[in-house]
Formats: sequence, C-alpha cells, structure tokens
Amino acid sequence: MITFALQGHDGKARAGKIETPRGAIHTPIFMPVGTLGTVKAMTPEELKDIGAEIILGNTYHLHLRPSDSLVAKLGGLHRFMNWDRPILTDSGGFQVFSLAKLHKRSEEGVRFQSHLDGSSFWLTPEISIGIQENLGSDIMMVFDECPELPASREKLQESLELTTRWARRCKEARKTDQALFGIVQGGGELDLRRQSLEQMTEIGFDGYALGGLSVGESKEEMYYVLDHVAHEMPAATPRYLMGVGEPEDLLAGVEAGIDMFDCVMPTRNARNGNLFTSEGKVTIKQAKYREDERPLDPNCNCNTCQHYSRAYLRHLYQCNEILAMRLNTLHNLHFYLQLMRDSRDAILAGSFSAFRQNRLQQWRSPQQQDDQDEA
RNA sequence: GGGGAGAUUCCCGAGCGGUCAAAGGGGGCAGACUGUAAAUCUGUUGGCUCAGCCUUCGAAGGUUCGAAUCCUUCUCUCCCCA
Repeated sequence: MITFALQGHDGKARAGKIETPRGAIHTPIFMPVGTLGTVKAMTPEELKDIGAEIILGNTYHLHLRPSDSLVAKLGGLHRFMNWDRPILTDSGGFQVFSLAKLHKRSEEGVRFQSHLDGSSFWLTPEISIGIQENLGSDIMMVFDECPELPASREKLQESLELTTRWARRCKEARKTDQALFGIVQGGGELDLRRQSLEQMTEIGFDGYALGGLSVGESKEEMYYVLDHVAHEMPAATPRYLMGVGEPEDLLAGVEAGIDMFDCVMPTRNARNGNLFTSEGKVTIKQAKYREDERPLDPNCNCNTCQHYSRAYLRHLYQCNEILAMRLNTLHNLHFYLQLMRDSRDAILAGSFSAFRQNRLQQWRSPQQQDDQDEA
C-alpha cells in the first residue's frame, strides 16, 4: 500500500511525497522506463546514483519473456533485477495500441500474437493483474484500452466505457496489497474525460492516471486536456500522466497538477544520439561536434558531463560503441530527474511559473537563438 | 622471363553498346523518436543559373548516330608458373 502527502503547491502545480514499503517518492517525479526488467544501458546502481526513485516494468513484455511465473519463482522483479526501490508496472494496455496489428479485442480482453514468435495468448484484466502480482510491483496499472488519436467520439466513448469495466474487474481481481491506479481515457473530448474520471473515482483507486495522450494528437490538444482535466483528478492521491514526454511537456504537466511521468524519450533518444541539455537539444552525431571539446551540458553535474567532451561522445556514437549508449542514457535520465527536482524546489518556493518560462526560454535550440538574434 | 585477371562515383562492388549520374552494401550528412517489437526508422549522398545542362566509370587515341560497356597503345595492381 502507498500513501500520498501533499507538501506544497503553487497554483495547480503540486509537490508531494508518496510513501511506499520500498521507500519514498518525491513528486513531481519522472520514472525511467525499464520495460524488460532493465532501464536500457543502465545498472540499478547507476540509476540510484542519479536519484531515480521509481522505475517502470511491463506486464506484456515480462509475461512473454522470461514469464512472470519465473520472475515470481526467482523472488519477484525487485530481487530479480536488483532494484530495491519502488516499481510501477504497466498493464499491457499500451501494447493493445502499439501492437495493434497483432491483437484482437473483445469484451473479455485482448487476444495477442507475440511479437517474438507469433504464438497467441490472452491478456484480460484478471490476467494482467495476476502477472503484475507475480512481478510484485509496488504500483499496478489497470488494464485499459488506449485508442490511437484521432479517433471518433463513438470510438472514444466505447473505449472509455470498456476501460471502466476492465478497471472494475482489475480491482476485483486484486489479491495483494500492491497499489492499483485507474486510468482516465476519453481522447481530446473534455466531457468524455470527465465521464471517465467520474467512473474511475467511483470505483476508487490508489491513484489516477491520464492515459491515451501523446498517441498521435497535436501538442495543443494534449495540453488542452492536461490543463482542463489534471486538476480535476482527486487531490488526495497521485496523478500520473502516462507516456509523456518531452521536457517541455513535463513542465506543462507539472503546471497542470500532474505528479508522475514516464516516457521512453530520454532513454531511447539517448541511444539514438539525441540529448537534452540546459541549452536545448543536442544531436551529438552532427558533424559540428567533431572537434567540440566542451562538455555536453556545461550546467550539468552528471558523470557524463563531468568527464567527457562532445567530441568524444560523438566519436563513441559514430563508432556505435556501447559506451555511447551508456553515457548518453545516464545524462538524459539525469536531466529528466534533475528537471523534476528543480520543479519541486520551484513549487515549494512558490516560483514554478517563472521557473517554467525560464527553462522554456533556455531550451530554444541554438539555431533558433541564432535565427532570432539575426532578426 | 612466361601465362592469366583486373582498374567504376568517398570505400567495397554490380553493370558489359542506348532506358546510366551508374544497382546493392558500407561510410558520410540530415531528420524522426512521447505508458519501448527501437543500439531503431526515414531521407539524402558529382556539379550547376536544376522539368535542362555540364563533368564523371585508370590515361590517351579510335570505331559508332550513340561507349562505363567494342578496338589500339600506355600506366598501374593482383594471381599462377619459372
């Protein structure tokens, strides 16, 4: 079980603390994504060094390989991967969306074809919860349907109602004291979002998530939902914006009242040579960094920025060296985690809005700054 | 010394008279990435005053309406035998 304590707020932005049996989580928080029982390229020790307080695991992926029953046999996911801090497991709901060509949905659940070998298997609310209990996560997510946007109103309505029925089944299926979060769907339609939120709170969960965003809609549409719905979610429990996003999206979420975020962006983009810095995005593979001896981010105190030059990072990337992925991932995750720590400080200091504007200003890419300076 | 094979756009390598600025890799350059089927994917890669023109397939000549492709000579590589 978890508890949530609000420690301060600035406008709609909140600073809080989630207590779990495996330690505290200070919000707002970014949760590195570790789909397969590993945050790609990082050891758990390194994650602790940069201050990660909670990471994600995934039901669908771990069920297929190595199987949740094996993980359970080996003492649960924490022990299996040597991570003793909290873990949140996604339910497989997102895979209903991202593996759309490999599944068939019905009222009962979803019939998947494994992306690994084509074998088919069922994922239902009950099975998803069973898997998440086997994994032993601290926070479980309800099994939802995450429709691709744009979607028709009819589709969104049907989808959110199904998600509600599945959420109820998830709660009824739960046999442990692991926390369980509900997921609010409804696309870009505010009344549908409120309808979904009402149904979820009526069932009652330990926290609530905004799902179905950053799935094809415009940034304006995402912010619109965020600005109107986030603060209407229960204030006494954590609010989680699923799958978001870019640094600026996190700040928008915090401003709207979100407490928790997760996204593959810092880890995946790191592996693809796209790095986030206090001065904007740096595409380290670009030729202009060939002889650049400066640190990646002069304002960053992560291990990567303390010891390695842009020229070296570019070289490692160009050579496809494993270390490139490690150093890049370490930096990007540190950047995201630090951004949330700084946001928290700003909220507690009552200066979040200014902090956000300041950061957005700093992140304008050097190219954009050049363009603006010339104009 | 004798016999054989070959030199193609940054690299490797296809092409073997027109539909060739030249397949395919690699490398380079640029872009994408939002609850991870991702160390992935996409575009581009001779020049220009760009629906056209110019320069390119070892070098120089030649045959032909037309040559990276055929002929001659030269230069240079590689392999085998002495």
